[in-house]
Amino acid sequence: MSNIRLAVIEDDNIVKISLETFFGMKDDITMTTSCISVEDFLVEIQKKEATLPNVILLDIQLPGMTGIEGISEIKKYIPHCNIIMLTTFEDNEKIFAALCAGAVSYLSKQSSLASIYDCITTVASGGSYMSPGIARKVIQHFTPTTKTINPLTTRQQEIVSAIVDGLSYKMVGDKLGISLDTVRTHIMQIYRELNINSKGELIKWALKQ
Amino acid sequence: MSNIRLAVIEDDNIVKISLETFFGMKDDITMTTSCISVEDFLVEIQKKEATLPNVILLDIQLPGMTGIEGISEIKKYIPHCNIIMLTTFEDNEKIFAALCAGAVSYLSKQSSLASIYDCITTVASGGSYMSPGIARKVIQHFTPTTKTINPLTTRQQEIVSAIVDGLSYKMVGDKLGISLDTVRTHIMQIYRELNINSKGELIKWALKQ
DNA sequence: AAAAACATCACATCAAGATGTGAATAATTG
DNA sequence: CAATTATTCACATCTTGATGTGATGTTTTT
Repeated sequence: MSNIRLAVIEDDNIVKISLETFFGMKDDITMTTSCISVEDFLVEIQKKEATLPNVILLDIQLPGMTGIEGISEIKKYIPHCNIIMLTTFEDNEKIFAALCAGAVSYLSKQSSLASIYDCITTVASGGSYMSPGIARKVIQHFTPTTKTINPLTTRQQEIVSAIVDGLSYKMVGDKLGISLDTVRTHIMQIYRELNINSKGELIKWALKQ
Repeated sequence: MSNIRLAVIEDDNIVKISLETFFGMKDDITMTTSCISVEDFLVEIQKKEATLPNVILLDIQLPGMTGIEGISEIKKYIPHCNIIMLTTFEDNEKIFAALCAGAVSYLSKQSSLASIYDCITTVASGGSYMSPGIARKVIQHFTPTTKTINPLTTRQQEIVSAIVDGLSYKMVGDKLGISLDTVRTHIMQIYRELNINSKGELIKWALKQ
């Protein structure tokens, strides 16, 4: 069928050629473009004879624009393409930055050509694949292991909650049936414990909980 | 090595026996327990001669407690076990409920025994695997489709950003090279546009963006 | 070109928040 | 039992924030 039109953006020429060659030989894949930078790629796809890819293998570390920055640029021209990140980095920041920018898969460069191929066919048919280690990190993002037990006492929590709801100290006092000064004392105590010194930081802290 | 100790919790007897038999024959897997409900499983593992599993295949639809409820119960006794959800359902709610509860993988029941086996070895070695369709849904959770364009001008955004960073009006003015009064004017304008009237609400608004 | 929107600044006033010092009572913990 | 922690309150001071009124210059849009 060859309904997969693949582009490769990779600065390491050896890797690039290896990918090109391997996937160019697959019956179900048509290689459209192969570039060493996102900038080059953007030029290529704007030529009128260009065939737009529906799957892109994109390296993260690239000369010029990084792969992560590249995602949004590419999406401006090919909004529905499936971008697979191919990288040596497995640090959380990069993974989530890429996924948030719109990548659909994230593969370690250790992956075999066969599993990259699996990934390509998978994303072309609307699925997604991640390397095991990366999948684990993505999943851990959901598990609230961050059981940062709230170090505040019940009373302190009531006060913080009221503050976050937008009440002034005076209103908090009225609501909890205590004096303005007591509210202030509590707030000071809370600031000390959380190492902060303004209502703004308190609200940020509370919203992150 | 047989460092994988596997438990199966599945109410469909045919499926259960098929899993038991298939994985029981693998050299690297020791079957520890096989139950038709979470309740039964919890009784089993509390017998003193019981071997605790480090990987559990857990069905979602079960008599009594559901698999999702079961996750947290099981984790109380075996906190570090790797739970693989095995299910016919691919609806977002169940997927995220399971992942949030602490499942590390989520497989469709359509999966072949071979790929379930891959999954088991993958999670046992600290990775994770999801069926392609499920992986896609998980990933889509990261892409902010909610393009809530923020109605503020560039300057206003700079000011809000500085405020959220915890700067006082004076410090914002210094940072942006404008006077305290100018900052105030901007803030008032922002409050009008966002229909709010305090710094706290502004911070909440900004953090929701 | 006129209107609207954006960005800048000043002066004034009142409300609210931040911070220090000091202290009393009740409950909890070592 | 003694020490600590949680909760309460008061007084004082200074900084910051909220809000109004008024004004000037620059873009951008109509």
